[in-house]
Amino acid sequence: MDKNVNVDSHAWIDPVKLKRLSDIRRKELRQAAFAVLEREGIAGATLEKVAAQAGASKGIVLHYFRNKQELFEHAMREANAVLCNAVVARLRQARTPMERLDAVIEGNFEEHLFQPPLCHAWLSLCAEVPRDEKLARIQKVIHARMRSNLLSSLHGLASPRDANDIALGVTALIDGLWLRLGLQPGSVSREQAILQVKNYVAGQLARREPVTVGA
Amino acid sequence: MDKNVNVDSHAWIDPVKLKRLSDIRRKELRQAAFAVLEREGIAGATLEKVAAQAGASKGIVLHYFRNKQELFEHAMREANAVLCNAVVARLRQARTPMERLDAVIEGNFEEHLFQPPLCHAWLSLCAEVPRDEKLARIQKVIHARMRSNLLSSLHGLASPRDANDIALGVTALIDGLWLRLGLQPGSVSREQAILQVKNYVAGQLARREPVTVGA
DNA sequence: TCAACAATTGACCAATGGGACAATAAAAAG
DNA sequence: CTTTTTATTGTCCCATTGGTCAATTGTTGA
Repeated sequence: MDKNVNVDSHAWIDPVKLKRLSDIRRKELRQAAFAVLEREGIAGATLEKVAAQAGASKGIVLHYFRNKQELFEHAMREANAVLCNAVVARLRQARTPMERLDAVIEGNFEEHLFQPPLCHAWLSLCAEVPRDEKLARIQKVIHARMRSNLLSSLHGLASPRDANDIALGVTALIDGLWLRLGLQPGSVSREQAILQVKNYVAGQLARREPVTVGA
Repeated sequence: MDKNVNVDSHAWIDPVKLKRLSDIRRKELRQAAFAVLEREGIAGATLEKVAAQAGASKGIVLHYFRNKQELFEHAMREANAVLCNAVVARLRQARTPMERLDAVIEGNFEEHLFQPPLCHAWLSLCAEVPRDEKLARIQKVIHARMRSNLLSSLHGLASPRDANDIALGVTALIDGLWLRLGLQPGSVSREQAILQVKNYVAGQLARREPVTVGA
């Protein structure tokens, strides 16, 4: 457990919350699992590889997680938390509804997150959602929060009916742009992606509000 | 090979092109592979299951396909062909650029195709793209054609620069809506999806063309 | 210092995987 | 009716996998 330990740039360890050694190990293993997922995909992700990635033995993995499924479920939660934090951080600095909207959008394409490997792992996890109840629930929660964030901003900018539609469009568009990144790395830049979504929002807001007050 | 033969609704067999028995077998196996993918995902898709699905023995699968990889690469081609045909069929009946645009959009959400199982299989395949050169190429071709179809329609409706942007947006939005369907079946209806994309296009076209001629 | 406990390992196991192959059945060709 | 391909099966092999477990090695607190 020396040189093989994977330390993502966003893998800072809060010395306060991680009192227990076991918690540290668990976090290490979750991250190792995710790293393996990035490289090998769900089909190639084996307990042994995860152990190796964490610089430990296979036994230890099953000591901290009941089984493979549970391990990867926690890996998904971990990854989601990171993504979510990026959005929340930006959200805290936003004042107007429009700023909050941009916060969500830009947070979803954070420089160090909007990267092919992360996307590949994410894709693999998503591909298993239909066969893993827990993964499905996590996914559902993630989407619900995203949606909620969007709606709270949009309610100040459009009718509830329109806000709903636009929120769906934004989430779909974001997911679609991530997918593009995963399928053809380099085909979408962070800036392009952000612009796309912002343009979409602008287009929809203009289209749906039939001249509210006029300039 | 009697009752277990899977015959998708879209699995019509052209008696002209499929002279050779081997071609029939290959097509059966490709479709069986895809069916297994729908149920089990890439991680659970095994040669034995594919064989069972086709009502044959494992040996026969490897008789027609060099190895597992090749089998699933052909499965992806097959699925793509189906999707593509749906679009092409509609495209043939379209006259104006706008009609062509709608053809692409509606073709991508064809009733009997826009279904969770198909999406799940598709997702599993996409998740493997980063580790399979061939899959990546197929994926690239698919996207290129889609893009080309969109651009040929859009060139009559927007500047080349804008057309590019809009084409990217449309593909991403379509993919994103499919993803939603896969992650939360029932959360997006075919009609909703189509409306979303059409609204997007309308919003963008209105936004980008600063009053070309005026009504 | 020593007992209690947590962490960690490595050996082990049964099941399953992909793939090779020889043997057999079925067709086609002559 | 042979001969020659082609289709198909079942068996065998070996590597791998998820998971269990007993044994070992720290750690810690009394």
